[in-house]
Amino acid sequence: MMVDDQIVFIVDDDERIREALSNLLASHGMRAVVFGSASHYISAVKPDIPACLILDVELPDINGLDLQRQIAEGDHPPIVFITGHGDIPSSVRAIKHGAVDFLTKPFRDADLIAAIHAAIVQDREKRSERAELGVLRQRYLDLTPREREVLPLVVSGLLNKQAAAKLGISEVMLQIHRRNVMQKMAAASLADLVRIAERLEIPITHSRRAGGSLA
Amino acid sequence: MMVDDQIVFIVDDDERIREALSNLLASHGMRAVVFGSASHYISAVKPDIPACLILDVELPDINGLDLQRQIAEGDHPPIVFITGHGDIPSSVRAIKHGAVDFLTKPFRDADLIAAIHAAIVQDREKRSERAELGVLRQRYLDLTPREREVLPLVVSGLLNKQAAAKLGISEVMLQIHRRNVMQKMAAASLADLVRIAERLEIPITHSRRAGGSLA
DNA sequence: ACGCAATGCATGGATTTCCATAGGTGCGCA
DNA sequence: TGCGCACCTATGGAAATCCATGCATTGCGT
Repeated sequence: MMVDDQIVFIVDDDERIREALSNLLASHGMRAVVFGSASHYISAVKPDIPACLILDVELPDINGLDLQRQIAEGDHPPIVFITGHGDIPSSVRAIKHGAVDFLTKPFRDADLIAAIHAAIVQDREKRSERAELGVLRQRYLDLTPREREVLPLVVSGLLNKQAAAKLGISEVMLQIHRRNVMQKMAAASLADLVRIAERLEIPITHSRRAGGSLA
Repeated sequence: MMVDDQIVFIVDDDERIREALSNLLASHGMRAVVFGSASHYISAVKPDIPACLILDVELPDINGLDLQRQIAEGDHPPIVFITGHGDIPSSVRAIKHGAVDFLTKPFRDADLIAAIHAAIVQDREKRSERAELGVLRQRYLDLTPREREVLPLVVSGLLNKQAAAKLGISEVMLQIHRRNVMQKMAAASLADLVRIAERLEIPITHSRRAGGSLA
């Protein structure tokens, strides 16, 4: 059976390698899409599902490691490098920058398959994490400017009274903002809101007594 | 000037290498301690300050990579591997397991020095993080069994009333426990306590409406 | 011109939290 | 045996939070 909720991208300039890898993956029930160069990969429209990128280091247009750096900014699938003429500095750099593995040809099929599985598992987790964060960020965008001012004060542990004073508004008004924030952020409790704020990396302004002074 | 609040451990079986590295580090104002084998390094009493371990992969008693795995459990300084006969799989494994760098002889002095600096900076941060966590953990140990039951309920966002019901005690008693927890954990506010609990990885039991349902 | 969203204020009551005081039980250790 | 500690309860008042109702101003887009 062909697993359909995940995919493997293969970027290699050698037609025979592409063919061989395609067959290997197919025999393991995995869907693969091949590209002959980095630019083809970049410009292609890729499905938005858990994936893995098998990347040859030596490509005609862009070096595999450079491609890795280029796509490092945005969201991209974990990379498994393969190479015919690898050197240690390259492998070190690749792994340091997050590559899942760095295999030298010839490699054992089992090693590649294992690396791909690890990569896809990793991508699944990363994507689910991203999705959750995305929801939170979207909710944060729904806040009004004032509410965005209230949030950090509240999660800093200030009393409503103190937070209101900081903003120069009445305590009642702050309570309303606070309540709206809780609702829009879908926080079940203050504790919840604090954890959400943590994930959104909202800075704490000036805790009632700075964050666990550790004294 | 010799920097005295940090140190570099060198483990290499070649006397000349040890000598050369010692001199190199000395010329950069860094204190170094050399060992001729892994077991010597392991059994040595090492100062508890920011450090870096320069580790030869090929050692007479234990393989450098195996040593890395052995000490992976506990706290140990970041490792910079050096080797005369390195291979790619070794380098990949080393970096995957957290090594800062993997240099093949001959390497440029500047590369080693750069790696050492990076390693020590990393160790500094790791140590400071560990120290903070250590303080929190110590405080947690000061809690009584009951207080340790109260903490997760409180940071889950339950009302005192609800938490008290869960424990089958009166609301007043729970308030007292809660208060003691706040004091012992040195939390300035509930928000603070939530963040502290996060760092201690205290599980949330059953939020008033499960943790940001993300619906 | 009108509606709507955002911001603001006030009052009042129900609920919850915070804190202090007073007291009781059981357990371990000097 | 006596002391301390953890644990439990009850009462009562002060402070803070939660919530609803009612209303005013500003600014933006239709």
